[in-house]
Amino acid sequence: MVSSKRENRASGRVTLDDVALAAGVSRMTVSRALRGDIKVAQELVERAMQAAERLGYVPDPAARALASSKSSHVAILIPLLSNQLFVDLLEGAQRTLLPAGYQTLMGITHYDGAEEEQLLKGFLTHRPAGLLVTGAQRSESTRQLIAKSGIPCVHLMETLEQEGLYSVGFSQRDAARAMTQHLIDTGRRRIAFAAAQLDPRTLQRAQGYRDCLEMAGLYDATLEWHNPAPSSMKVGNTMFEQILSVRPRVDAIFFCNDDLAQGGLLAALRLGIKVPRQLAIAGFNDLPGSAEFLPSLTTVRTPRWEIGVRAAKILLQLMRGEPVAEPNVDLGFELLVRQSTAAA
Amino acid sequence: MVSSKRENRASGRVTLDDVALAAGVSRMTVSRALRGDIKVAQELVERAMQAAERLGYVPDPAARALASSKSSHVAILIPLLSNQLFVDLLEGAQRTLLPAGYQTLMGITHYDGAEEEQLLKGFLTHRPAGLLVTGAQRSESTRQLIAKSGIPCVHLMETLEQEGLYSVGFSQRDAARAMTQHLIDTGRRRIAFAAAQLDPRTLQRAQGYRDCLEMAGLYDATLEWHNPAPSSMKVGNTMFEQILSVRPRVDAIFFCNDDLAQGGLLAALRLGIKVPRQLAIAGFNDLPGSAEFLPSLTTVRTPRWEIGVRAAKILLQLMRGEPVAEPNVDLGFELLVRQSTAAA
DNA sequence: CTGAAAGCGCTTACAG
DNA sequence: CTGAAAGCGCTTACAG
Repeated sequence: MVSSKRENRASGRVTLDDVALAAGVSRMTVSRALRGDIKVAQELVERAMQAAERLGYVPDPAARALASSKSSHVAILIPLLSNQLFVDLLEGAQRTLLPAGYQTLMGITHYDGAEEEQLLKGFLTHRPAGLLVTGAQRSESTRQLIAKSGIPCVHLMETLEQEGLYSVGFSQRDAARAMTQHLIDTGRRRIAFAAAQLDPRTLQRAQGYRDCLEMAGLYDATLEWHNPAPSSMKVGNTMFEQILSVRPRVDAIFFCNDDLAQGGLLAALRLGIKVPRQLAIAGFNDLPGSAEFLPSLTTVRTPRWEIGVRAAKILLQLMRGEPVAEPNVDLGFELLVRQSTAAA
Repeated sequence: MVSSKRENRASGRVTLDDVALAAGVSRMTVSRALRGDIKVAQELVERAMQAAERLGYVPDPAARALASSKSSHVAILIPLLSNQLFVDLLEGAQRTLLPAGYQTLMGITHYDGAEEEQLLKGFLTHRPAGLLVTGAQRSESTRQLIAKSGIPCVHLMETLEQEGLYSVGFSQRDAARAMTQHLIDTGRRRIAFAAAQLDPRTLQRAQGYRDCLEMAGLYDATLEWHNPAPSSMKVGNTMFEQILSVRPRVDAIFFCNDDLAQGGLLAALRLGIKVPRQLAIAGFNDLPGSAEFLPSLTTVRTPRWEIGVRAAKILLQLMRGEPVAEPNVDLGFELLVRQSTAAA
């Protein structure tokens, strides 16, 4: 018999004991029934669920976390929220995790390894059930922190090969290669690469650009422009002007992100440089506005929303201890050819 | 004497008992000392803190939440993350709350009252210590949910008058009025208003636009365009073309958000309409890119980052039970006059 | 000011 | 398959 105490510290909440009393079974049976534990008689499961429903029982996450050493939180670490890319990633993940009963704890690293580690440490005290992190590059100590925690972790945005790691992304390098090839195919020869932020994925794109031009015998290291500032229309605007002033005969600029490219298009407009006639401009990520720009911007559509969803699904399997069929998922990309790279 | 048990269920974590043992005091004294409770002898506070530091003690949020009926979470409800506005709001709040030991739980409502209520209910099961919500407009049941929870709550983005409510924002209406007046002052007479999303704050801006034009005897209801679609460059592009085709003699368009206005500028470019000569264009919020546009976009700088910070500070006071000097804070706005509205 | 006891609402680990 | 006991790591409420 379960006593229904209502003493001074009771929170007024409907508890497992209340449900057990109403269902005429033990607290443990209700606990197991509600979590879908297999070893409960069908009849008792129904009685428990009905009683829970009737009383409006909602499990207490804190009590559950304390008892099981595992919270209903999933921590997600992303560099920024000012790039729509990561907003989509987050939305996709959240939309998948929330219905499964997991709350998202979001940490913004600002592309800073130390900040990432700090955030991670804070999250770990909450004993999250799962971890979602951006990319694979991080300090050894951060890597250890993740590994030693034993908490399931899925890497976002890149495709990894390493045994025992999980990832969902696409090949940044291949995508950049495809774009560069497109520029060559449409007759461009002096193709510049303009990168900002210089995070690992940007550098992978730079590598793809290089690969492709070297293969074609067109690579010229002086056409590669790297700016450590955060990516923005403003920086793209500046870089365009800079590149053109130093290398006026460039006939294409491949910006590593659409906001840079949009800034570049505005600079071209301002300087009276005809795009695509005199110069082709390409971007990356297909951000809002790129289809409406003048000229419309050729870019690479990246499946970041889908990455968030798929990574969350894999994480759900890991958190439930289910086997994961495909630990490293490549979701590909799509070249979107628009006006800004039409053949000259 | 406290026993230091290490049985089968121990999590391996350093607990309050470990610290108490090391410091030679009771668990309660350590608990009080670490939380900065006043009624502890200075010497014991120091011993407790040193022991905690030495052992690397980190409080368990779940245990704390369970015992105190109050978690270390702050729930923040915002409409979208695809508008930089809300990203800034969130960043400001998070940057203030995190160092104070609070984790943010973010919910995206998509401007949907039912979704907001659903999210709120989910958050409430976590017994958050505080609540941050966007605007004041919501269903009676949602309002009740907040009130009955007894959890401190601060409203973002608007200035409220109501007794007992807390808010940080600015007058959307005054800001729109100021922009409209600027357009009148620079010689415009047939001033259109183009709104999307139609959320409460957008409608407040519409009201400010109306006020100002009526006062000037220039109001023409057929120049007010409302589109329920989410705000985007694409929608702005379309609305511009629409307005111009129906009312070709319009001499200014005030878009309720910068992304719309940027889309409008691109449409003008495409249609060969000279801005600001033939038509002035104004936006709202000073989003990334507006200063770089061609022509650069006249807009209203809104202090959303500061709103996030200030609201979080007020919430911290409320959560600590401290008095709040100014429950309703108006952080103002700034008219940014740029090229797109230069006198014709 | 300090501490022993009890309790927060669950789950683990064990018996049956 | 079911349940009584113990415990997760804290804080509340009460004594002293």
